[in-house]
Amino acid sequence: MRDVAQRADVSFKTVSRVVNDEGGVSPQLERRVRRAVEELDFRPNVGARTLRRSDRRTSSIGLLLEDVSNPFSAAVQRAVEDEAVPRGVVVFSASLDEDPARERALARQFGARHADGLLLAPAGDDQSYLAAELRAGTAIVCLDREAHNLPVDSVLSTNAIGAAEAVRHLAAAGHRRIAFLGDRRTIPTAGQRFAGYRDATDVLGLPADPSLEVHDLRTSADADGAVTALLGRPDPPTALFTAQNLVTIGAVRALRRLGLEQVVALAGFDDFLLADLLSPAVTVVAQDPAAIGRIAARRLFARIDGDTSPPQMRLVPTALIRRGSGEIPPS
Amino acid sequence: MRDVAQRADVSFKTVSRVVNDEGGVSPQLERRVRRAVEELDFRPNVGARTLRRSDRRTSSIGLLLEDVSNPFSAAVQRAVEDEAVPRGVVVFSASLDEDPARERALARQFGARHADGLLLAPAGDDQSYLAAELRAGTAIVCLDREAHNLPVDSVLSTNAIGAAEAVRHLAAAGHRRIAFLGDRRTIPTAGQRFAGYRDATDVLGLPADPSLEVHDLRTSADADGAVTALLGRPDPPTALFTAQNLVTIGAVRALRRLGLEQVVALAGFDDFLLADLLSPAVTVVAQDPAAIGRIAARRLFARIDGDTSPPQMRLVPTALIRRGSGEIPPS
DNA sequence: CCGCTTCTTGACAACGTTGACAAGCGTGGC
DNA sequence: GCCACGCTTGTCAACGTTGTCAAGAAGCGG
Repeated sequence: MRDVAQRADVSFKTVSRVVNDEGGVSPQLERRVRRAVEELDFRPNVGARTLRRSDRRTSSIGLLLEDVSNPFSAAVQRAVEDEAVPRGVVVFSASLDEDPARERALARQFGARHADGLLLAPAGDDQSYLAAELRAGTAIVCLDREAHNLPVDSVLSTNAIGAAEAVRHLAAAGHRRIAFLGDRRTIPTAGQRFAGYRDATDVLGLPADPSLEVHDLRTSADADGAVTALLGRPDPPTALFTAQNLVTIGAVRALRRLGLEQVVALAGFDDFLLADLLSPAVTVVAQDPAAIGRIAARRLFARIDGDTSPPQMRLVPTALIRRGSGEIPPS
Repeated sequence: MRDVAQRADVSFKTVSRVVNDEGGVSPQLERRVRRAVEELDFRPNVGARTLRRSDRRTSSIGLLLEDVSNPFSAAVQRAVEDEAVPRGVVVFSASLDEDPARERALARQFGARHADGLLLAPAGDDQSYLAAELRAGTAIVCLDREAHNLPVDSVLSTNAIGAAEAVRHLAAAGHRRIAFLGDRRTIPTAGQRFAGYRDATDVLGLPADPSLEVHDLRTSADADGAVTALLGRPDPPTALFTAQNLVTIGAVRALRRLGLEQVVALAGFDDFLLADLLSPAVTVVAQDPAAIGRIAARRLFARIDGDTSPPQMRLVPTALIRRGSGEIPPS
């Protein structure tokens, strides 16, 4: 900035005024300064600016997701970016891989960088450690999963409602032995989807059978194995409710290998690319990750801009998409 | 930091020494300082640190991809993150959507934030505007696409070789009328894949027929339409080479709708999830986005750490995966 | 021509931190 | 008993920028 000032033969404060469009600079000087800025291709130092400015904004936010390479997280990230870029805000993103220690480490990193806000899909079951960030003025909004022990906004899918809808849909086709296949119950979304399944089977008066409930499926291979085992039993289920993406895909693989894809009904939670091109096409309860990202980002920017209303929980509805696999009647 | 110093009853320089593990502090004082840091939960201000430090590192890099929500970019991003996080480096990421103006704007943003390095999948056809950043000491590595008019490393798939391999594979099954379907030729990867197609057809002595070459397909709906049109002709191709993900998916949809999925051969460039579960399963030339991201990130960190060797071009091999759709003989 | 306001411009401090350097103190050799 | 040395600790300036305030110039009414 000093160099620019010298070249334009003004004080460096005047350069500051020009680059920040503060006004109160004569057109003549402004031209000189702008030319010098061009010639030296000067870029203001955002770090120094933040340091000095009274509002202390860094125009950056942190985004902590389960895994940026899974389609759900990727869609959320894109929606967040689309809200951030027009505001001149950059996004730090990172993956947590269900690791609470990683969550804390990365949240701390972003805190040290004084991100204006943090969008978080919590991996751990206690976010009280973020209270200090909150006090320090960092806005925080949780998405996909609720925060625990921390008063912040959250934006969630209707996990229990959607799961119950899928189960009711299978039951409406005549099924009474509907298996549940899901991820670790300690993951909030997985727990809620299981609760939805239980609610629906209770309300429908289906016989409770814990042996039809399989948890802790982490990969599609796990799910493949679990489905193979279930269908090898003497009293197999006639329908499957798979509570997560990878689980659904594993189930499709298993059904295909067993030649049962037209016999055993399947409804999955969360949509996936090409689900409509499989045969049978896969019936799912679709989430709306773009809406989740968009709504969460808007809440976050509202908080950053000073909204101090009590924490809200926003629910983003899921939608049942009938494609074939969920409409197969019991044999 | 001043508060911490006061509480621990030391000078703030000593606090600086402790938080930076500089050594030369007595164990007693160090304990006092660490306790004060805990109690006030002090976080060093990374911005101010960068400002003052002699190396001027921000421990951040920028990542500019075509679209973080497409699976290829998402896999690249994840691989980059996995290199960055262990180094304590955070990643700004953003999507370019094939928009050169957006590329420049975001590169400038990241420049103003003094990212130590930039990983770029160029959208425009001229990156000379980055010369200033390069001079200012920002490391730059291009991935997926080469830079134009800028001497930087690049990490690319073997686009032409892979495309030629796919075409030879189709020809080996007996096909002589092989259509090319691709994105805008101005996109370097699309151009290279087309060049590979042309090379292979030339070498194989297949009759050149420009009417079998369709470009400018931006979406899977575009591709669907183009395939429908091609196969409605009196002299339709017996095999399709689709040069990009969405194009392949559009072709699958069209073939399915026309009931020709077991009749017309199909080989696509770039693998996609569930390609193996379609019927027929889709033969592809797979790229290795994780390797591209990993190699590019390592080059970038090498540059940041002072490597000044001449710019390199690294090629990441593609692999033909035979799954069925590419092995259908001509009818 | 004076005093007042308004507009433009610059001087200077401050943001939170680290680098350069110096002061203080204890230790050991002569 | 003195000096040199090393170790610990502190003082101060500087990084690049913006906020505060004051000085100077210009315009205007009386």
